[in-house]
Amino acid sequence: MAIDPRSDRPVYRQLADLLHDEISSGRMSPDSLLPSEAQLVTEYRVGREAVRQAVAVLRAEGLVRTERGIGTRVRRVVDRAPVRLRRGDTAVARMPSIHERREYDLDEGVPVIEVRRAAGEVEIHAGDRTEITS
Amino acid sequence: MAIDPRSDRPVYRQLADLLHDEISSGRMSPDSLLPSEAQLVTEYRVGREAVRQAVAVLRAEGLVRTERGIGTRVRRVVDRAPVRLRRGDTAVARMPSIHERREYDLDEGVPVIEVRRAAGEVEIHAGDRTEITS
DNA sequence: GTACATTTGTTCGTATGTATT
DNA sequence: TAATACATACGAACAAATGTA
Repeated sequence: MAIDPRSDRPVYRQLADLLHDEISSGRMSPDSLLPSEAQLVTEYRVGREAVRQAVAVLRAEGLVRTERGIGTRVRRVVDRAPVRLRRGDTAVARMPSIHERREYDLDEGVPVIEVRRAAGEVEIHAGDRTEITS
Repeated sequence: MAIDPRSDRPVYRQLADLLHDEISSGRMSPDSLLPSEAQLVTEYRVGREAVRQAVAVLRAEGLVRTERGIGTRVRRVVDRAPVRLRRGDTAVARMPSIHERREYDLDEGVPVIEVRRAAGEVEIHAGDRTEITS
């Protein structure tokens, strides 16, 4: 079951799937720490590179958040503030640049919603804390 | 001006900024190929690891798209189909899982828009080809 | 159709730096 | 201070996909 290095599926993807399942199944709860890189290396008998790539996949999916010196935690789901679209307004979703990520304090794997008001103004909203309504 | 390995800014971020600028300034046009990893390595005197991380940053931002055996191209901006939100509908933006990425044929760095209709149905729309309207 | 060159992907090894506990 | 944990960076080797001669 665990991980088959001879599979055609890359090791890091197999590991990402396993961890993804641990999280989405609820066996790992929000805010809880994933095993450390070193632990994953020994537990699954894979290289550190594979571990880091697997965790990077989860980060890009917005599933976890990594803090240096601490570890990787399951991201908590927060309440979403409604943003109302009026007639003539439009909204698109896109990924922020690294600089926008810092500016708006966004985790990796979190998109932004760009609202263009009919009047012309543009608003940026954090994708994980926003819900568009009509 | 190029890249300073002794800077406190990581090499791969400096390189990502340079490439980001090449693209957003228009000096690199859509569909055009970035220099190959090997070329970037020799051109900027950095390791392949730094080059790959820099390109990974651009991919995560949805700025470029990498094809194995070919190279990395600047992503083209495509037309967006409008999706109308009616009263009682809500929409959120999030990153897709790897499996959804395949299912909906999404590039890396492209979010999905999840529309929940008042009636209860859920629709998934590609973030780079969709525009929400009221 | 084959063979080869090019390009990105995967994996391992090694070393050093930085943040937190 | 020391231990733990993640980040950055270089090098190396081989695999896999693509395009071309």
